[in-house]
Amino acid sequence: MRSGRKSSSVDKAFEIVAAVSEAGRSGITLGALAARAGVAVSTAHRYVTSLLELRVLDRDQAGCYRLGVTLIMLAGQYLDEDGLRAVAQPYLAELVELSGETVHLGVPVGHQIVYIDKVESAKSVRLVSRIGNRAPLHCTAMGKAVLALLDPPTIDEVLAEHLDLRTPRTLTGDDLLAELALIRRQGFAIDDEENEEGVRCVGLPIRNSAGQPVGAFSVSAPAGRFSIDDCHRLAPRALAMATDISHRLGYGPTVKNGSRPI
Amino acid sequence: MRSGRKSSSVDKAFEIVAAVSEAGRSGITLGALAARAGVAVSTAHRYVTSLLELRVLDRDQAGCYRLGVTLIMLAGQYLDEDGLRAVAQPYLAELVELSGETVHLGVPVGHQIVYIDKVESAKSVRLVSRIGNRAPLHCTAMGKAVLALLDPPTIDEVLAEHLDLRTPRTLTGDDLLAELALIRRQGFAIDDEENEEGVRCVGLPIRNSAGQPVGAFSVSAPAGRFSIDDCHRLAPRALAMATDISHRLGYGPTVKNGSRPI
DNA sequence: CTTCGCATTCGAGTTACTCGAATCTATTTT
DNA sequence: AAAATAGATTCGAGTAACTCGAATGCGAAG
Repeated sequence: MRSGRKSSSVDKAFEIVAAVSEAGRSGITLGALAARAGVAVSTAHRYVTSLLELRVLDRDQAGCYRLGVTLIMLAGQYLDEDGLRAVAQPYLAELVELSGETVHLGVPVGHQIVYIDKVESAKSVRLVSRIGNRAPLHCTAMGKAVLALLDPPTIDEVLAEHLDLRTPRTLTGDDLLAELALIRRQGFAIDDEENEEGVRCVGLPIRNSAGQPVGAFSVSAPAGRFSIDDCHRLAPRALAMATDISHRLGYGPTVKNGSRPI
Repeated sequence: MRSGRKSSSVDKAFEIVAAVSEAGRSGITLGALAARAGVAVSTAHRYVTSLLELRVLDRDQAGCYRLGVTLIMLAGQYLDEDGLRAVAQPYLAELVELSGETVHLGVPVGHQIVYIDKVESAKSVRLVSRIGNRAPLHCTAMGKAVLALLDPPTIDEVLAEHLDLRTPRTLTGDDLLAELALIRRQGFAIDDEENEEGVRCVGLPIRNSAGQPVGAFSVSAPAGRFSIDDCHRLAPRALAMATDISHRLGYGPTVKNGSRPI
């Protein structure tokens, strides 16, 4: 009767939510949901009943399950409260002014980067991107900036995975390892059409008080008007911003009563 | 040992998430969380352990609980999949072209409207608004457009609540009831600085196949450059769009094999 | 009309949750 | 520097609430 240290009900409920999320546009039936989450149909039904009432899930006219609006409300709240986002905002706006291009803010989750903010330039040929979307660590500017600062075992773990070759320029293996060393020296990362053809980015890491990379931001633009040289020209000022943001989060010389975020 | 029809664990877990959400910027301690959710501290701790692992919650450096990035990922997924949003998008973009002002899309949740999309005009004096935010039904253009089409008992229910007087122009009681009748005749709603001083909006309802208002969109602009007359001039074209969107969602003459959303 | 798939209900069995108290840890006070 | 305080975490007993498979209900398809 040893009590575990976490709640299996909660785990399974979110397993169900994840399953619905992965199902995508077509939705998913109760039976499929139960199979995917590894519980009996009746159990899934019970959870789903609660989740529907909470509007974490919805049902479409065909009776299939979809994600619900509660998630939007919670996400909106998260964005309002997020310290990193609040600290970074003014810098991102300034960087958009400076570069005239779109700037993103992201945080690492697992072996991916999740976009949590975007500031668009007026002239932007709309690059597809949306808050909440995820991108790999190994082939994006934000991802590589973060990856370079992770501890060696974690880096090895990521390198050992199957790394998607998104474009002909995507780096893997020793090339990627060398790139990460370069990034550590430079302090910033360049994505030279490694994630998407025709898109070039500069990415900077943000560290917390423990020195861990807790986020990153990047400037993205069509390769045609954003050369490698442009990237290098922009980098020093962006790096100064990254350092500033990290300091505000407590990284570096530990100052008692340092300016608190918010 | 009668099995209930829903899962109390799931309910309580989301009670905890809601408590964290309401706590806002300051975060919330485990003890406060337990009290707010009505469970023992150790129970709350167990749930929280799972929620942290799932990154539905996070802890700040002070040890207080905050919302986590998983919510952003799920919300992003929801936005990608949402049928209403997909159908409405091109219309909203056209409406921005037409009006030169900011357009919002929302859905009713409880007695509020939740913003699920926003298309901004280039010239916009940035009106504060964000996806995931909520607004009351009684004093916004989207809210009144939806409210007018709800069934009478529900309308009474909303009218009977304490309706916040957001500005001197906010309508309540019989004035609001008369306004709703007008909105039903016109097909659209005008928010004449009833929610926020200096902001005027036109709102249109979107109906599903059962005729229920499942969403709304609105054009918002500073009152100085968006007169009541402007609202009325814009309304017919916006109304045509609203009707179109509703039809695509199945409202009105049921056409077999009608053009499917997505 | 029959068949099929899926949603929902039901009841037995037992896992996994709930609670209060004890312990540990970090921060604040004297 | 030591003590006091507040909160986080662990622990163990007891049982409420969950899990499962089978039976039933419902609607769509053949």
